[in-house]
Amino acid sequence: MSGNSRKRRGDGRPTIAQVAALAGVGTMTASRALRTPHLVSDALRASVERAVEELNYVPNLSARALASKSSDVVVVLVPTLTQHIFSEVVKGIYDGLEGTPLQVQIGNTRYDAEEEERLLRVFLRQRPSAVIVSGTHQSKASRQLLERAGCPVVQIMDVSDDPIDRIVGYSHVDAGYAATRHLIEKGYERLAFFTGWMHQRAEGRLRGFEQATREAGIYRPDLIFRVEDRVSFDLGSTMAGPNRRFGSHPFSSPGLGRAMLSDALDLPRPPDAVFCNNDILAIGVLFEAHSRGIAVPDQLGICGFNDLDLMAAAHPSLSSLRTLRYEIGFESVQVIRRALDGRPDDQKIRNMGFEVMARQSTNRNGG
Amino acid sequence: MSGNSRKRRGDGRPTIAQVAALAGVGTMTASRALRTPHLVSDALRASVERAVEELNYVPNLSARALASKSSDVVVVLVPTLTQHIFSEVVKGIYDGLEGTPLQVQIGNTRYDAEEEERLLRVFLRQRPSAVIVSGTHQSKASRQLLERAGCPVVQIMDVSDDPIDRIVGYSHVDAGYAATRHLIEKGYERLAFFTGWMHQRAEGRLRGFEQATREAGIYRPDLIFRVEDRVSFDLGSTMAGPNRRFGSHPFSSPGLGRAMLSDALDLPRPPDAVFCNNDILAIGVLFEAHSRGIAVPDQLGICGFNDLDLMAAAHPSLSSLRTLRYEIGFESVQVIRRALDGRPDDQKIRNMGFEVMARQSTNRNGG
DNA sequence: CTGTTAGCGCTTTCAC
DNA sequence: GTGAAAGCGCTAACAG
Repeated sequence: MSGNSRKRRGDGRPTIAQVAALAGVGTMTASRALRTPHLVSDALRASVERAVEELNYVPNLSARALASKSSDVVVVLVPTLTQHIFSEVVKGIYDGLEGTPLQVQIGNTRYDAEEEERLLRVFLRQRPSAVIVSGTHQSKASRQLLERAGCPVVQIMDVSDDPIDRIVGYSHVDAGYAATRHLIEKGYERLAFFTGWMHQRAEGRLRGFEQATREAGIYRPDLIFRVEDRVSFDLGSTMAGPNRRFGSHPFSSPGLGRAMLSDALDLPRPPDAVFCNNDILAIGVLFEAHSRGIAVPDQLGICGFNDLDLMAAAHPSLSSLRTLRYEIGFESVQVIRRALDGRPDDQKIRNMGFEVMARQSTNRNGG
Repeated sequence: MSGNSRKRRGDGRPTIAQVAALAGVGTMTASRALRTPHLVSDALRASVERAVEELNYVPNLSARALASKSSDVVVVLVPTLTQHIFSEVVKGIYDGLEGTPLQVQIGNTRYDAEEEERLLRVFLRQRPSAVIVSGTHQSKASRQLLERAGCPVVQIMDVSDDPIDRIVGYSHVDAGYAATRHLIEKGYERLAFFTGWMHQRAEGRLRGFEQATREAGIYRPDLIFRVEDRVSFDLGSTMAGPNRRFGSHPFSSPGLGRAMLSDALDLPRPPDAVFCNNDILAIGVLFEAHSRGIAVPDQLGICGFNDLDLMAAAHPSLSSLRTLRYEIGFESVQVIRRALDGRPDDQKIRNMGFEVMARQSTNRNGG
């Protein structure tokens, strides 16, 4: 019986028109009372609020976005969700956005440029207010999509002299170089490099390692261990592509660290120090050393990368290169907010740097 | 000069009407060609696709959602983003959603019921297609919001006989009980319980521990170590509320595990085994034992909770209670998809269970 | 299989 | 400070 025309009907939920009617004001006033309360007289605002309460009114964001052409969505594309590194970045982003109306929307590219492109196409349909992507090696098409996105774009976790828009990150080559220098300065001479799956940024660290060892005249290609070379290591289901399904990544498994050290020690001239491309590998190396009774740092130096909490708490404590993941996430959002507010940015490129955390595991002569 | 009326203008981006015009078809045909290609003749579909290409058309999701009253958004509320446990859950959710048009939107409640309520209010404005919340202890208001959400709701990571809608999780009491039984069966008699910040589910585990130790007649309240009792432990910036800012959580810091073991060993009757409410604490305990030359498992048994990869790779390998985080995320999405497809669900409550992973750290008599 | 029409619920525009 | 009217871009509901 209820106006059963064949015309379309809403979903039955109260609209702002109903709120306005109940409050005895125009819809426009109701809308303003909700979005810009200070532009509305106290009395009207109060009655609108009462009506909202009574009807249990929930504004419809789609309608708002359509009418206002602004979505308040910040799209964030990360290569993995299960690595601590990126969850810290994401946390920095959320924290940086606190108090703004901006909503985060996360996509997982799985270290795959094509997937990134696909996700971009999907996410850009929302007409986001900003986009954050990881790394600087987007595909040509992705780059073009981002350039046309019509919103601020921030590339994070790396630096480049050719940003799409803005960049917040650090130099992986420099970081790899610094960590390696640290080992060299501590007196180690047979440096190994352990790495899992090599993505663009991991490659950068290796380049830094190679540069430092070459300069010191101690470069040993036979001491570079990549997961790809280790057919013997059972990655199990984790091998179904990077970052799929259960378990950890092929590039950050503690078991891989153990296996690699085991391999390295079989060499005629085994390493006296290992630079692990991530901390989890380093923990694995430490456990393997423990199990073999190898003294760390005297017989073997260990340095990780990223400096998870675990490193400082290990026994012996593990040296690492601290990267500023949370801060990068947080800062990238500040960059976006500035851009959205129309405040000019002095610099398009923010190099957040890093820090060598020297601990017991590389302190050969100390205690 | 360009039609500069004072009427509203779009944002300049091509609309489906322009695509249709260029393709020489009606807008409806263009719309169908994009959403349901099989319902459109090949020729028209091709010309629409060409027009899309040429204009660089990107559909506007707000308009679509408004017109179709369906947002394709799945809202996911988790208590923390930086704990491995939850990033694995989230990964399961993303993987389970693969191939559907559904988009994930994550909110971080910070283990705070009020924040959860606030986030719900905001997220529900999107008229989500489904909502996933963590735990079963929502506030009254949150519960009401969810009941009125008009979409499937899944509570995850716990079970309850009074679900809002559906539940996918496991019993924390049972899990705590099982882990404790394992220690008892291995012959340990002075069982300690180490825990960081206690949230609802962590409490459940403690109840299981208490029940098992009571039944065995070995309950020792002095061996229950909570982070709250340890004023001495410097949580630093992590104490600014759970899950804020830099660093790890007060409930999952390896340093905390070390400090707690240190405390416990000062007791006149120190524990001979420790059940850690999370794996990171357990790793810390292991390192502290190492540094003191305490033999694990002979002098000290260690059991963690969740079974991160690290546990199996440690030396000695660490026992833990394996929980199915990824699977819970994945399954919760299957539940949602079923509900959205109108397929009836045989059971509202899915108990995913857990598994005791017995390893060296609790194998007192073995090797 | 294709097209026309009438909204979806909100906000911009502009006049009061 | 307030409100009426006119869309925003798309799709449900028809009819052909």
